[in-house]
Amino acid sequence: MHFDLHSESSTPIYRQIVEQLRREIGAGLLKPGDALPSVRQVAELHTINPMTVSRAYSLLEAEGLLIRQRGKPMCVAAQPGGQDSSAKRLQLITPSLEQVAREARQLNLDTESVIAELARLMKKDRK
Amino acid sequence: MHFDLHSESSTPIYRQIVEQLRREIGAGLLKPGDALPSVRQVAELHTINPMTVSRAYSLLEAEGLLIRQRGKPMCVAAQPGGQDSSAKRLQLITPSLEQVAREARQLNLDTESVIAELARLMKKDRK
DNA sequence: CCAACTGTATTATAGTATTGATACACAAAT
DNA sequence: ATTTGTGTATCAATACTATAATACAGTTGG
Repeated sequence: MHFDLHSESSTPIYRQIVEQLRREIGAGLLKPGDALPSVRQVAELHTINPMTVSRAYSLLEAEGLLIRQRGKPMCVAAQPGGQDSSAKRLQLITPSLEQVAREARQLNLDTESVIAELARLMKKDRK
Repeated sequence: MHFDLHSESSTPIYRQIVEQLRREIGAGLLKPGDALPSVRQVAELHTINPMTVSRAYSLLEAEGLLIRQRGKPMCVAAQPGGQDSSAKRLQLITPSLEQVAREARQLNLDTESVIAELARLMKKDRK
């Protein structure tokens, strides 16, 4: 279990965890019943404080995406409507796409270049 | 004068202003000598504090992108190398594109859908 | 039972970030 | 000289983020 964390980012660590898990659960990459890594494991791996991880987990538990079982690891809750549809997942990425569109306009960049660059980055990512 | 501000965003207002101006100046949409709207105008329009705008302006002045003239409005500084090249502007949007690529992977979205949606948003934006 | 493992509540601390209210210095125009 | 327009220095008030050190309640496996 990875967690793509960047401590130099302006978005706080706990929120990076929250958002990442929200996406992976919504997409079905994490399935109901899957156990999450323990807060201490994550904390040690990324040299952050266990409570920071716990905070992220708690928020997701309040959201209904995770289930807390005393003494046992957190696990993914059964999703009410099953996996999100492709359309719904596309909605989740829309804010970031709108951000890109805004920046492109402000940078006076044409659609083609931006799309070409995005395709390049996504292809590189698949490896 | 526009300023696309979102007070509900997690990125602070002053940074939204800074980044937006950086892009528009780099792209040449704002040319050397162009005057900026006064801090009070911007503040009133968006119902924020004038100091928030001033902070953004000051940062850009320290960066050399703006010039301060006492009693007169801030204006865009002459850019050392003229407008940024298209390649350079593409670099400026890369972090946001990488963010999109990350999210797409975590959402298990295929490249085509993401690109199609981005194209749609950018087309809508041009109006 | 015991040891090792889960998550969490608590309290404290530190640092940083963000925004705001107020008063001030300066320029330009009348 | 006065008014109106710049930007901003200063100080204050929060809010946020992360860390630390404990202690506790529960499960699991030997």
